[in-house]
Amino acid sequence: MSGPWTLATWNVNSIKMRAPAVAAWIDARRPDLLALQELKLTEDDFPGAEFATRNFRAAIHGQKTYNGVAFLSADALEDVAKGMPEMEDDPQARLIKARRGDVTIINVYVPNGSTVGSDKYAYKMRWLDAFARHLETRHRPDEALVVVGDFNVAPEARDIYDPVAFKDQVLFSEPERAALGRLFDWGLVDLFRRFHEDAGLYSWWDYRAAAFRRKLGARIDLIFATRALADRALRCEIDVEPRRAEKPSDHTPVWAQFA
DNA sequence: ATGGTCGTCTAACGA
Repeated sequence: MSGPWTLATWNVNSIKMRAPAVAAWIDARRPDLLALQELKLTEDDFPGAEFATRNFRAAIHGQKTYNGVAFLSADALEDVAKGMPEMEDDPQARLIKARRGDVTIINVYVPNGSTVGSDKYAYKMRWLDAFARHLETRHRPDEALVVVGDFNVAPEARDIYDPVAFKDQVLFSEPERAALGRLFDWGLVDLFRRFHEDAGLYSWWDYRAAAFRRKLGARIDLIFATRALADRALRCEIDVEPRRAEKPSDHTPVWAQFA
């Protein structure tokens, strides 16, 4: 557990369907810790054997059919916590937290929000508010903290294929971006943008309308680190290769390496 | 063309 280590985030859109792809990606890229979203199953149904043979242990916050988040770790995780007290009555499994050495990792699956103005959008905004309060009251911006996951929000215009069309749409509406802004104001850094400036670098493409082939995507799978931890980052990359495979997730992995 | 495609205890939902 000494030396540089790699943390990846991947919305797998059903771990039951994607376990072989995740195992192959572990074999190819050798990450130390994976944060997965959209498991779509309960902890009891998690296909852990495929990862145990690779000496990866799972920490799972699951539910039937929807949502679900997990860590796959080659090293011991401590202080594992599931859900957040700020959304205590919420049955949706969208957050898991753990500590690896001196680094705390929070893995989130932010609600999609459906369409602006819908009940699901209101839930998304309530969830993001609860998450900001969670950080503000239970963490400090000077600790070694990283928040990874599917945020279902593109931070900037260069992070979505048609920012003008999406200006008032879900994934890029003003209130959603303001919710990310609150996290930046608290002290988180969008790690990918410490290493890459270009527009058109996406982590998700809709299955419909040949969006991947047409390069119509968004960067919504994000790695946010406190400044103290961001200064230890050596790289941050999107690996588009898994999105090219047969039967892919609609999201592709994003990873960071830390000293 | 309010379309398209995936995944979910195969029927509409959610993404």
